[in-house]
Amino acid sequence: MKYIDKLRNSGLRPTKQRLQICEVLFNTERTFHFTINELEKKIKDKIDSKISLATIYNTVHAFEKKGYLKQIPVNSNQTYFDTNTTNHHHFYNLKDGKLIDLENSDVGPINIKRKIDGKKIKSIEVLVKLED
Amino acid sequence: MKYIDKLRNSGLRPTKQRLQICEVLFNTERTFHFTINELEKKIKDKIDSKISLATIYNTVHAFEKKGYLKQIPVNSNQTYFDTNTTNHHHFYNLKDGKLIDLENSDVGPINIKRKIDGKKIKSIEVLVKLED
DNA sequence: AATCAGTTTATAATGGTTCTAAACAACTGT
DNA sequence: ACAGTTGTTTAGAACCATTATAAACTGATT
Ligand SMILES: [Mn+2]
Ligand SMILES: [Mn+2]
Ligand SMILES: [Zn+2]
Ligand SMILES: [Zn+2]
Repeated sequence: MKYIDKLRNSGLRPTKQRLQICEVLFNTERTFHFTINELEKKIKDKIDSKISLATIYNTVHAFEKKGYLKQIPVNSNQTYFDTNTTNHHHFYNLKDGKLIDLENSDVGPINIKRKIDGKKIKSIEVLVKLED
Repeated sequence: MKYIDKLRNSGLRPTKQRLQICEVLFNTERTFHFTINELEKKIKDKIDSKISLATIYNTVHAFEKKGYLKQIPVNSNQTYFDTNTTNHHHFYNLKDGKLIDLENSDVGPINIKRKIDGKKIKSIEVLVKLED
């Protein structure tokens, strides 16, 4: 019920698959980061029916376009997504490829002094790479 | 001559291909950003002989490992490299996928207050996404 | 219920990157 | 200079995350 309106209001039909993916992504204590492969595993664990990989991709991209997910820029062969769509920064643990949220109070304001003509700043993202 | 010592000192044999790639990458007025595809085109334009794609990949990765190139984390289906290996930040023009260097004086120091046990900070990179 | 538009799915295609293994080129020691 | 050794290049194949395809299906609308 909780996600039916959210989907309808976004112009997305509340299908069984999308509602199940919503449960996995948004019905959680805390936000989290994931790759499509990790999400696929999570979905398999949480539900008994099967959702095709194509649908997982379609849904993640639909949710990203609607602003319910965002991509995190990291150097990897896989795309990282975040269910935390607020402006925030990240630690990136090179050892295991895991992201950790930095609270804004952990970083302090980023002041970009330079401007590019005819361009607006869409986002400012800090990535702090961690090694042992 | 200029790059022969650089390569030898790095434990890399100064082959014809590596020297040619050095010319394209490092014998320039300014540093620049590139994808492998763009580098391949640049090499084709600058030299008449052909260098195989595998060698371009091998060389770029060898140079990256030696610290003569670095990867820039962006959300893209291609890996972005930078011949500017100093600590600096970037604008990323979403329209055309081009990176622009931000001088450190354009950003001001980034102060990461939080620490992760047993981990060292390897790098801090700011990506400023630009839209129209 | 009939229709329409949107969605799911299995599967194929795409494309950047990496692997393979054979040919080749640079170094070393003599 | 030569032979032996090791590192490098190469064409092509393999890999694999992602996207495209198009037929079956489902939800919304009348
Ligand atoms: Mn990569
Ligand atoms: Mn991608
Ligand atoms: Zn996050
Ligand atoms: Zn740069």
